[in-house]
Amino acid sequence: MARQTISDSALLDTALDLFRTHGAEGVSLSQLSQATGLEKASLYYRFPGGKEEIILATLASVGQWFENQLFPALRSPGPPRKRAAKAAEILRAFYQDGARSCVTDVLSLPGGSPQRHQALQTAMEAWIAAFAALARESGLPPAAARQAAEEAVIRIEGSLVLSRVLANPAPFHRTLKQLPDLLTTR
Amino acid sequence: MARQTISDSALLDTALDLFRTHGAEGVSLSQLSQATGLEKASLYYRFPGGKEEIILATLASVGQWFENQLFPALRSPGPPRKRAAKAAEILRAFYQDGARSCVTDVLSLPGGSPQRHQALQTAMEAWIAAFAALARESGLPPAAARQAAEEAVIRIEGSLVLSRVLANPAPFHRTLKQLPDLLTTR
DNA sequence: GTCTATATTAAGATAGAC
DNA sequence: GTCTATCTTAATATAGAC
Repeated sequence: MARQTISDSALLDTALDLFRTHGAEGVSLSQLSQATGLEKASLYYRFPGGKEEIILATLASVGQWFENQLFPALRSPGPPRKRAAKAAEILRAFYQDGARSCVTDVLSLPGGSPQRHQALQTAMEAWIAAFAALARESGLPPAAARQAAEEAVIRIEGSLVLSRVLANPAPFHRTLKQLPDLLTTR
Repeated sequence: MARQTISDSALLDTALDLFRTHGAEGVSLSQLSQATGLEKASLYYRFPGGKEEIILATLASVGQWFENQLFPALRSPGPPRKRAAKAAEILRAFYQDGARSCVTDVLSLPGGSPQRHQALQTAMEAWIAAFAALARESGLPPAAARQAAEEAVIRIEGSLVLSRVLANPAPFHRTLKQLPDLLTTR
């Protein structure tokens, strides 16, 4: 095959799509090779730890995306309800109107590696903390803000499952619409 | 190895545990063989379609469990709030206080077979319908009852994800405690 | 109805050329 | 830094004895 190359960022985006569709164990290095255009040996050169290292890099990349795209919208100036609505818009795009699964859900099975769990837990805590910060700004006391943030994540994750299983984006869309009410005092 | 046998029911319970822990693609026939005590050839004798047939049989078995354990509790005589609380208790046991994943979540990845999706969608619809029937009985109009039922499933699924990722049963327990309020008019 | 044994294919992983 | 080629192991699947 002709020489190929691909940026880390594009490679991990491709990997993310595969993992969200088939799960961690459902994706082989051959699939990753075909989807990225890189031979398996090249993947090992860039990720000596093989598939597990690609999974961890994919998780780190998603974590960065949240840090760079979602969290700034939550922290931006402006009324908290507007910011929550903006966050909902960003999440709608990231999950493609509920058609894509949450990688945190998909990669968090109990059988996964401890490192995977650690990365997912850290990412989830950051997400909840960002939601909770907004809720506190809007006037909720810390404990209530934390609980509202958890509740919001619960509903987003659950609605993604329901929309996927029912093949119907409505539950996910409805949940996103509730987000400002969930995260702010009216 | 000495001759072994195992009932279909016990075999599928074992398979369920494996699938919930590792996902569909994360479980091999060798693992199923070891966990059930049956050689691979025997598994093929009982499930000629191989792993995919075992997955579908496992889903059917879970569906039966819901029909036989959860739905009767929702339909039993007595006040709707009591029935919702009883259902919460049954779900708490089924998901082992949030330590076990939902098989509907785990097996519903987009990469799965159409038959798998069909079975999961049917099971999910039955679950929502059973919740919605209780909500209607408690006085909610049909559309609101259906939405409350979907909302309840969303929160159960989402809280299972959160409890798994955070390694903390609190979100799942809190969600189950909300179930009577979610499914009935106060 | 379960077993042993084996065939076939695909997976993860590495060596060495360019 | 990517390639071709190959190794080793494990997966799915089947044949045939008991």
